[in-house]
Amino acid sequence: MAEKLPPYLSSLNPEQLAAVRHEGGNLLILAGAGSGKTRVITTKIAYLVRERGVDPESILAVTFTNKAAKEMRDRAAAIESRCSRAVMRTFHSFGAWFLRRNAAAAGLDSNFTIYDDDDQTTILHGLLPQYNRSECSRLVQTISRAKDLGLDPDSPSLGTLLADPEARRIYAMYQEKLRSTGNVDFGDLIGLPARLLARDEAVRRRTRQRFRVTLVDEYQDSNVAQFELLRLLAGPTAEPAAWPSSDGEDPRSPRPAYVCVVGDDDQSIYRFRGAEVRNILRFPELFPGTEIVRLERNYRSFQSILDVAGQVVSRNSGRLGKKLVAERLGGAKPELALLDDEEAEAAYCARVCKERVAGGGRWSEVAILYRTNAQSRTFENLFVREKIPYRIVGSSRFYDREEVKDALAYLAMLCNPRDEVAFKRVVNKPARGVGETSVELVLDSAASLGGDLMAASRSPVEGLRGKARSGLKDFASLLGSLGESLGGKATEGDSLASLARLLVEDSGLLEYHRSQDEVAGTQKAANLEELVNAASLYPRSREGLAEFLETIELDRSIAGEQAEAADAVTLITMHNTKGLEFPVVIATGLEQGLFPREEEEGEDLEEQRRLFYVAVTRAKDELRLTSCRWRRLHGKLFETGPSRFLGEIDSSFLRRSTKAHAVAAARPFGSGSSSPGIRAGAARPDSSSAPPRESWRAGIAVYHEDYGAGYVLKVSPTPSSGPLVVVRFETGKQAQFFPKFTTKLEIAHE
DNA sequence: AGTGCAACTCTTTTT
DNA sequence: GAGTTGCACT
Repeated sequence: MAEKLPPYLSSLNPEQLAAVRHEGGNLLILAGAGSGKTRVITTKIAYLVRERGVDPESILAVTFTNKAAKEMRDRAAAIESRCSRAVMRTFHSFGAWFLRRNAAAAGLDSNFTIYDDDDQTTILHGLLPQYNRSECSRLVQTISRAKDLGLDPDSPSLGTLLADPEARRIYAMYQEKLRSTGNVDFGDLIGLPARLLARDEAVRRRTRQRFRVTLVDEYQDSNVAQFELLRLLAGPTAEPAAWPSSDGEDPRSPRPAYVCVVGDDDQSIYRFRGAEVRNILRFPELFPGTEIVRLERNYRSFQSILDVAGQVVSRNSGRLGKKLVAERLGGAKPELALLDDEEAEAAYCARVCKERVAGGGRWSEVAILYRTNAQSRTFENLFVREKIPYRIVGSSRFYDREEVKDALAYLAMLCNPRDEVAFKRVVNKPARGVGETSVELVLDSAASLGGDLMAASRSPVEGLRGKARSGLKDFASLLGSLGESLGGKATEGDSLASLARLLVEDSGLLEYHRSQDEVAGTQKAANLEELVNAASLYPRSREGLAEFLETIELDRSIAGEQAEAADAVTLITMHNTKGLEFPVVIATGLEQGLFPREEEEGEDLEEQRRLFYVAVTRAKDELRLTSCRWRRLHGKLFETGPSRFLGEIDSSFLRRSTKAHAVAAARPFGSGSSSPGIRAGAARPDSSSAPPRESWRAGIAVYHEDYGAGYVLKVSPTPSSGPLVVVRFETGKQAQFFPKFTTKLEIAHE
């Protein structure tokens, strides 16, 4: 007997519906690629609010990316508008939110600064001047991994991670520095809330009373520290939390929250950042009463594509086990193209793109996936020449640029006068004669003022004379006037951009970079303008400034970048494709030594198989794999063998590209042991694998280094100089060349 | 203090 | 091959 369901539920399949309506104990949703995971989680939130009368404010939903959090918010609110009152954030953004609301209990000011890797390195470098910056950067990495594992400097098990007892001392020093200045790093955004919850009964009770339902998306990418935080948020569980609570569990505290985690153990690809697959593998054991719902129906890809993905990932041990079944049966066999080198690979991809468009498709339907960012260049070079529109997806690093960080440091000082990293960064930028020695004096002076560096800069610092003294005064008055502008009455339509503009102009940063740009050919001034522009989205107020800074600290994607409207081919790393889908996917560089890397084995190799699985399952209609015989790495040419992953796929599941080079296609491949890895220094044979001789004839497309793209109008033979080629360029220019004597003119491939 | 050149190091990187 | 870092020079 079919029950009457509202439309937003009736379109779900039975497993999805079960996951949405499940209640009682905890729930683990094992959601295969393309199984409608986001739909289930957002529908579940809406269902709880609408059908089960759950107060949206008592729902906490955490994700790993800002983009995912935004999508979750939008989609849940689209079903049920009240959902927008639920707390839907990334893990880190939730941590920051929680700490600012419980700042006093956590021993922080509510306006604390969140330091990124670069800032962390600066802190450590300040503490350990005998180490150079890159050594400090390595140490910071290790400290961050320790934090991912939820380990304090005094945790007994820290020794396994930090063999050197000195490292433990450094970690402790670093941590002490953060605490004494009242600021945090990314790891603290997870660790400090967990410790606070473990230690403070009142905070714990309040928090647990508020959040009755906790959902975690992409749970397979959580680390140990995040797992501990989740456990402390949810309430009593199988094992005691890692940190001793002062008073044990209060029997009067509310019953544990309902915890629902969603993930796919086969898509765990961030181990190198501390993600712990075992969190998902052991979830049922650690959250007692857990039920598991498997979403194994794939709505995205043809079965032929899933077969390839499944064959590789099924070689992994330690999986929860899940068989993905395509709703879309059939589909063409994925194509494997064995090519000579990167140029041939790029040309192959260009051809696929053009054929798609020629067949009525759009550029944006094709995605080219690679293992490392460096691989994008060959594609870019060719696509520019061939006029194939493309976009590169990845972090823009805009907010990592020196000039942008400088401007932001001024703003950070306004928001938090105890931000030592920001102070050191800009107190003498542009140069004001405040050198290292003077900075130390100011820091000492600030120590007696509760760490207030603004106050210390204003008051006369003992021992400072002459230029250092007047320079510091200038710095203080600049910040003072900026602060006044911030505190002053904002007029209608006035945004934070006016403050940012005042800053870049009055500090002299803009002028300095304008002149530098002319000499160095950089565009730093433009970047500062861009920053001013980004600030225009926020109101000119203390709150607006704080929000602007936190958004940048937690979300490095550039505002407005989400414009995906343009019709362009996507160039993207395999890691970055998680959660995305494309009609056509070309997974490139399937070579032993590159993907996987030569030395990878065990857990690392399994993670690479999962990455392959992620990459391949992005494809909806068409999947292509490429493998090159020659690969340039770090500027050197290597002869490679096909990826062992190709050998793990039954050859009947793939079709060889007929257009791939005959010699390359003839080379054998099989299981990893027999296939050669990258061999350095092998000489390139000239006859067998060199591209065929190019021929000049009228009508073909050409590219000239100086004049750009064009086509050949006419070719006339000459007795001794080879052909004379007359070219018409797109600029309208017409010129003739002897290809024999110039390298600037070449045939545009395909 | 600011610039210039040689040496080094390279995966992935949601936060 | 390219970007960054560190040291040395002025």
